[in-house]
Amino acid sequence: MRLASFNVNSARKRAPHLRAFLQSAQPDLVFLQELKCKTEEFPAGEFTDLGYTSHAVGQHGGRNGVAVLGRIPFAVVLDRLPGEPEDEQARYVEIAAAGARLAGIYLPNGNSGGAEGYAYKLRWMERLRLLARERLDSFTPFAILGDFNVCPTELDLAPRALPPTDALVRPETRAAFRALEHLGLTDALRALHPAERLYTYWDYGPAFEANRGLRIDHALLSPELAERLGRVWVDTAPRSQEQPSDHTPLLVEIDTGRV
DNA sequence: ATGGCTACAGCATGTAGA
Repeated sequence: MRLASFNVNSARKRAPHLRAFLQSAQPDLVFLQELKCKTEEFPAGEFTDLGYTSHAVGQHGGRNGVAVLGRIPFAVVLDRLPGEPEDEQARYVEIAAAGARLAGIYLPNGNSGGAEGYAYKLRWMERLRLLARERLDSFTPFAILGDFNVCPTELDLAPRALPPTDALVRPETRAAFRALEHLGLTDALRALHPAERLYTYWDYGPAFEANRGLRIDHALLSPELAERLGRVWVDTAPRSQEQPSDHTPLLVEIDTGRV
């Protein structure tokens, strides 16, 4: 089973890039972030001829938004992260597929909105931790894929790419990410590439050519899935195309279709 | 450290992204 995560920075603008990615990478399931459209505006019809069905969780105002595309059967179990009923932001979708629960997330950036914006990010990470703990406590094969907006360590950003006060690298942010790992979730890319500088995001402008990037898109795997981890890689082809997203896809291969 | 990009709402710039 091949899983992918791709922050497309507008589903409508990036539909051609996404089509090319589906055709070349052949993922079974793809988790998308930053749709930047309403649910009914998601270009689902652009992918049906390639064999993919989809479920979009959009948002009014052209912000956020997550979706799942699949060429294998899946059922949507959640379209909001539990814990704050008033939180209307479209940042979470969870599906059941191939005997596992798979979550696609768009974790808050935390740099806007001042102290409250950062507090929201940390609360969101704690809500995610509580949900992940439930899944692990019940021994449900579980994975979280998406844009975490966290550089877990200094290896995960180009030197001096961000100031130490940035919400992506602040100590509380990194501690909250480690708290997820301490539950027993495995950072799939680091499990197989412990010391490589690999990035999934490059700012618009000269950053991609200079490889001045960040690793902020991740896949965290429960033990049942981590034990079957076959390959993990970053596909930089979509970032090299014209008018790309600022992110590029992360791919994970789990060795069996049955888990 | 941003906004020098980019996308979006909506029609002039403001907000957000990271």
